[in-house]
Amino acid sequence: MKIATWNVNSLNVRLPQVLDWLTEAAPDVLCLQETKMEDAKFPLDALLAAGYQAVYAGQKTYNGVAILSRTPLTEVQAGIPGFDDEQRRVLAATVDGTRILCIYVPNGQTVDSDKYQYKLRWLRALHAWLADELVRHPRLVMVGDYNIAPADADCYDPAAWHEQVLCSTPEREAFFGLLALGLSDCFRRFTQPEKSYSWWDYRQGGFRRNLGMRIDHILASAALAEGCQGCHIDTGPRRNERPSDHTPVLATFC
DNA sequence: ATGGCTTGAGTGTCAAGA
Repeated sequence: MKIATWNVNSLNVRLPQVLDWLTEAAPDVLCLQETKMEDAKFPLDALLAAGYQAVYAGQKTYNGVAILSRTPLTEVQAGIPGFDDEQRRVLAATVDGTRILCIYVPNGQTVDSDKYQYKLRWLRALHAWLADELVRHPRLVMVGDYNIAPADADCYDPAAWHEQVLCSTPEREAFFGLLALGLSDCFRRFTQPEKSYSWWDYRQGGFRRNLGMRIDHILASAALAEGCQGCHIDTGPRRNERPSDHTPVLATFC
């Protein structure tokens, strides 16, 4: 089973690229973030024609998540149960006995902002829910845009970003707290090229100069991670015309 | 230099992303 995640920064703009990439990469499951569209506008027909079923939880302008799958999606859950949030950032479904959690973690803006406090609060709620999900679903993968660079190796300039948003200690502790529940960062299970990133700023030639961050992740439970056969970042879509600022990450499980 | 791109909203210009 090949599982991928991609923050598309507007599915309206990126739909042709998503369809191209589905053909090229042929994932069994693709989780999307920042669809930025209401559910009524979700391009279900185009995806069905491409051979993918879909569930989605969107809103106008901001956020929005979706899970595409070749096989049926069951036990669909939008949002973190008990965590009241108008922002559409979480969607879960079960595919072929594997629990899929698609998440779009708040950006946090700056460490002294209210949005950063929301991010930490949100991550605490995610942690509690994940612990619960793992009890029910030993085979679980949680993928998406975490907006956290777990280690200095995941940031192009650790000195400049020291204790800044995406790299701050509380955010990293929250990330490792998720791992401590029994998840594994699939990307780091394998030897990877140095300076591997999944996001680059649109400005200042960020991608051309490889000034990026690895903030999109595939975390798998032990039962699933044991059978992880590979995990890589596909930088191809970042070279497209009108690219998303993020590029897909994918992992293969036996 | 709070600049630099991109998107969506909405039609002038701003919020938000990371």
